Amino acid sequence: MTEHSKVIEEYLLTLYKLKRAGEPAKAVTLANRLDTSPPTVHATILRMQRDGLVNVTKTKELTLTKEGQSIAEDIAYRHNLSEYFLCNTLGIPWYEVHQHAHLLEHAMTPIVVEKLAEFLGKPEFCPHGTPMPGTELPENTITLMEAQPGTTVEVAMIGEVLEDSVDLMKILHEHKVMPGKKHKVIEKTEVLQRKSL
Amino acid sequence: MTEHSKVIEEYLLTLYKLKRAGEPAKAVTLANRLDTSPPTVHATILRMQRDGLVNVTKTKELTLTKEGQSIAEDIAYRHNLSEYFLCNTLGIPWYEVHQHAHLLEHAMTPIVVEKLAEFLGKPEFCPHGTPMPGTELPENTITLMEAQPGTTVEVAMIGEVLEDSVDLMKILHEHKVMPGKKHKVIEKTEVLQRKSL
DNA sequence: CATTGTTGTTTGTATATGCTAATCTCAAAC
DNA sequence: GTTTGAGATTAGCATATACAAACAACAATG
Repeated sequence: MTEHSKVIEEYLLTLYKLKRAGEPAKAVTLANRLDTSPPTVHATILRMQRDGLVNVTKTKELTLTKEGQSIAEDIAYRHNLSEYFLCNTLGIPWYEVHQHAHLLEHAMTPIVVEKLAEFLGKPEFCPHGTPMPGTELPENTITLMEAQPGTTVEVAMIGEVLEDSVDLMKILHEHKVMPGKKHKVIEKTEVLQRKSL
Repeated sequence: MTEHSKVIEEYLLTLYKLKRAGEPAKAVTLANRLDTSPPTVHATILRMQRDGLVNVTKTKELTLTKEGQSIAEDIAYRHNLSEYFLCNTLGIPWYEVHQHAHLLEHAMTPIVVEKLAEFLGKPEFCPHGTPMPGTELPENTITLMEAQPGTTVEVAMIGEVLEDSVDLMKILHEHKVMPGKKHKVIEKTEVLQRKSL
């Protein structure tokens, strides 16, 4: 388990989240998510291949190696733990913690992770409801798209894709759309999918 | 107050600590402390001059500019605050916190700093007794070298230069040489000064 | 099938950070 | 004053990370 740069850790975490969300893990997706140019992503992926962190299939799908997966889970854990701490201990609003955790996640030694987890009581979900690596969402969890109008649902988790937009998160917060809250689905409307997101 | 890299932040913090300890702030000293080669230090200092962070006198002394000083104090504060948190909240031994804080100090947003300081009750000293920037040691504080054999002294602070050596710190801990403890000075012996430290 | 558009890749460039080896400068010591 | 040695600097190089512009490969669409 060699040391990896912040940049590499970001790539690993992004790939991990994409995989989790069932989205295609291609170079373009990374470029959009990480807000970098395709050539940069290309070069970085080459280094990651060289270092045994990812594999590239014939269809250009990116898959994490055992090692890559393991490191990614570690980072995800540090990220979620940080968010939990920032929210529950320091009292930073849940819709703002992501950006702060984004920095902390790369700066925690194993001992700090261990002690912090202990201190927090080994939480299993971050403030957005994302389960820690190793934990799963309840069996009967569905996406909002799958919910039938007229039914009442409990919010389990705010998709990680939304976390980057503090504005959007704040709107959700104002409407009490947050983990644990119940809402009735009124109707479904067609919404234009934002490009490459 | 532009964003600065981890490397630059390290240089600033080191210069700040050297100044505080009354040691000469030259390029060689930085090279030793940061364990990098003189040419690298040279190049980095050029960039820091370019960015208005340090000045170089005719005698090659390095001095922090207003801006450099301000940023350095900020980093020192983040460092000490981290140490305090790691020690008092997470229960990591005081002689080990330095290395962990070393990473955290570069990954804290202003909001996190503010909220953490609040949570900790705005501490004024880190676990090694180092005062936060803006705070001073008590008036009657002396260095151990100045202490007269036969007198009893209270440890106020473990010099920052020693923090890098966990082994040494552990020995001090085992002999209860830590902030707040009182000891009687038995005798003074000549000790060889380690080179460039 | 030809066109178009998405994606991947190459080329060329830039900056920050690091190194070794060689050299320069200057003060201290002989 | 000449030598020596510490420290600063230059030259030359390497790697990681970034970019724009050009081009290639391939799928989608007309």
